[in-house]
Amino acid sequence: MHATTEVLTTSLKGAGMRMTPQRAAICANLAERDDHPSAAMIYDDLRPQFESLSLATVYNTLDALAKLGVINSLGGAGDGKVHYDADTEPHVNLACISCNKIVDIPSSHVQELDEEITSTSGYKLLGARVLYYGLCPECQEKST
Amino acid sequence: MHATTEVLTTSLKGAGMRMTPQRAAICANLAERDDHPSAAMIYDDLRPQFESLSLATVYNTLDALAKLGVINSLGGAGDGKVHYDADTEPHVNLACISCNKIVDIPSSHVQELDEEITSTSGYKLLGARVLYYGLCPECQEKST
DNA sequence: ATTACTGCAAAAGATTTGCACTAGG
DNA sequence: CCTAGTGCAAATCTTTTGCAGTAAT
Repeated sequence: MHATTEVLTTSLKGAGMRMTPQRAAICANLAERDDHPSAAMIYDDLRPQFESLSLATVYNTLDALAKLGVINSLGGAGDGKVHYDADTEPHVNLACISCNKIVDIPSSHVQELDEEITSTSGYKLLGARVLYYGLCPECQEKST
Repeated sequence: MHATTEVLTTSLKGAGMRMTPQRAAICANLAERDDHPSAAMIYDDLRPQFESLSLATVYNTLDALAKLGVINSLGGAGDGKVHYDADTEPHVNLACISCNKIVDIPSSHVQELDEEITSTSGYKLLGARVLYYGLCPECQEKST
């Protein structure tokens, strides 16, 4: 399930952070899109309507949200940029290393995995990153 | 299971790449260490015995091996650097965002997950990255 | 009022690239 | 021989940082 704007903003406030228009906009953007944006993608998306938004602020906010565990960092997906996922429900991300598209795949196994790690690791879990990479069907054809 | 030097070098040759002393050394290093090195870590490790080794060559080789699927790229683990794992057996990597240590955890669920994705995705899989992040027990105490 | 947050620009790193030279096959 | 691979240094690009002004609470 996708985090809502409310969940995101509430989390930030709960952590003692101030709710600025910039942060609200970033949270809203994260909540409404269903892809796996990088900091720059969010910035580009918001900049037109948001006169002076700083990329630094986007990084700052994404970082905070990820540390709170309400969004996940997927790490670089072959393109060098760090991508984020506002869907923290256990699921698999499948990335194509050729076209760099990332798709979601629901799987009961991830659910089980999640529970296993949570209960046996002794770690205080903040996020998960289950990402498979390879060539998507389209790119396989192209390279034939 | 950990890839052996032979598996790594053979893969490179199989891909039509030449076997240079540099590449052989990198493969051997990957095979013998059981942590999750970044390019720089391998470079630092090899440099002393290997007079003039270029970091660019390390990147080049790691890239090739990852593309061949004989090692996995774990992506950045909170420290900005891309880490690699020569163990391509399905398992979970658990990273501490405070001390940046990465530990391996075997899990039957990952095995199942692997099979599921392989058989249903339509993707040609090259690697997997199952990484959980959080605070390890030690770091939890420290922050108390 | 306080003091965190922002934008900007500069800094810091990691990774990539261009090029002339070297060496594997 | 021939061409891929190498080292080096410069270039690129993402992410971080320092600072002074601005605004949330």
